[in-house]
Amino acid sequence: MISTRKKIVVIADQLIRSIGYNAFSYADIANKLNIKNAAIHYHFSTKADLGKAVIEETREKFNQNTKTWEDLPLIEQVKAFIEMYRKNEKNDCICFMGSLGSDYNSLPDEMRAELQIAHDEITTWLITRFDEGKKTGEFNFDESSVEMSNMITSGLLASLILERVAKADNLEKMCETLIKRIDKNYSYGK
Amino acid sequence: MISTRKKIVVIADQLIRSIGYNAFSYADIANKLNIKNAAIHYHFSTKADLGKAVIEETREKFNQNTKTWEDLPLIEQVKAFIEMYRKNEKNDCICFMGSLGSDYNSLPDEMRAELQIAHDEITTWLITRFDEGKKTGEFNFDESSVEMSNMITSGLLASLILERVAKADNLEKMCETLIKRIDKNYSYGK
DNA sequence: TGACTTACTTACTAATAAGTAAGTATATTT
DNA sequence: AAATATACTTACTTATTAGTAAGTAAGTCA
Repeated sequence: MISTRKKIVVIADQLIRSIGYNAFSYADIANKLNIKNAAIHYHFSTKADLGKAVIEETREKFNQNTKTWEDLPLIEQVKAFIEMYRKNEKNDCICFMGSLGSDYNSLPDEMRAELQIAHDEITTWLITRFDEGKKTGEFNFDESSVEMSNMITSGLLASLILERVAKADNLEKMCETLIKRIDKNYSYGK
Repeated sequence: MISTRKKIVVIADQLIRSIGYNAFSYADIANKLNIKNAAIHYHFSTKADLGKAVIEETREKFNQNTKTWEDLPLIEQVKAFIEMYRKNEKNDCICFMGSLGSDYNSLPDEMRAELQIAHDEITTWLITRFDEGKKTGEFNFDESSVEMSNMITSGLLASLILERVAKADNLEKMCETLIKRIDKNYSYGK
C-alpha cells in the first residue's frame, strides 16, 4: 500500500518533468488520483512545499542509487549515472534539473535552495569519482574533473530537452558519445 | 521611433527567457509599456501568436547575424555563434531554445512548429560550416559534424540554465572549453 | 468634408489558479 | 466508551488569467 502523499509526489514529479512547474495545477493531480483539490493541500499546504518535496525525493533517490553502485568500478558508476537519463526518454520527460533550472527565476525561494543542494550533490559526486579515478590511474583524460562533470550533466540535460524539439534520437547519441569519451580514457585492467 | 508591436515582442522575448512562457502574462508587458492589457491583444490576439512572433523574430535575427559573418573564416563564424550566448549572461536570461524547449509539452502547436524550424536552421547552419571546413581542411576533428554541432548547442544551452542554479560561471568555462576544442582541430594558415 | 483605418482605452467575462474553513467518516488511543 | 488523530470532502474565497466587445481620439485618404 503506497501512501497518497507518496503518490502525489510521484505525479507532481512527472508533471514537472513533462509540462513544467508553472504549467501544472493541483487539479491535474487531484483528477489523476480521484481525490479533491483540497486533499492535496492537506498533504502539501502550498505548491512550493510540494515542489520542494519533489526535489527532496529526487535527491534521496539519487543518493540511494549511488550507494548501491558504491562497490562497482568507477567507470561503471559513471556509466550507471548516464544510464539513469535513458529512462526519461520513454515517458517524454526531461530531467528535473532541466525543467526546474529553466524555471529558476520564477521558482519560490525554498525550491531554489533545494535545487542548489541537489546540483551540488550531483556535481560533487561526479567530480569525486573523476578525481579518485585519476589518482588510481583508472581515468586519464585531458579535461579537468570539473570540465568532465560539466560535459556530462550539460550534455544529458540538453539532449533530453532537444530530443523533444528535434525528432532525432538526440539522447541516445549523446550517451554513446559520452561513454565513448570516458571509455577511451579508461585504463582497463588497471 | 520603434513601434509598440516591436517593443511587445522584445519584452515578451526577455520575459520568456527570464521567467518562462507559462510564467509571464499580458499584464507584465502592459505594465512595462504603460499601456493596457487589451492593447497587446490588438497586436497579438492570442498568447500563442505572441509566442510565435518571438520565435520568428529570433530566427530572423539569427539569419541576419549569420549573413554578416558570411565572409569570415569558418572558425571565426563558429566563434561568433558561441559569442552570441555570452550576451545572455548579464541579463540573467537563458537561450530561447532552453526556455521554450523545456516547456515544449505545454506549448501551443504553432509555437512547437516554429521552434522546430528554428532548431533545424541552427543545426543545419552549424553542420554546414563543419562539413565545409572538413572538406577544405580547415577543420579536422574526430567527431562527426553532427556530434560537434550537438556538443556546442547542448553545452551552451545547458550552461546558461545551470549558471542560475550553481553560482559558478558555468557559461564562461563552457565557451572556453568549446573554443579550445575547435581551435585544437583547426589548421591555421590552411 | 466625410469615410475609413490605426492604435489604442474602458469595462467587461469566463475560466482557472492557489488556498482556506468547516465538516465528516474511519481508525487509533486512553 | 470517550477523546483524538488521520485523511479526507464540501463549499467557499480571492486573485489572476487570457480574451472580448464597444467606444474613442488622431491621423489618412478619396
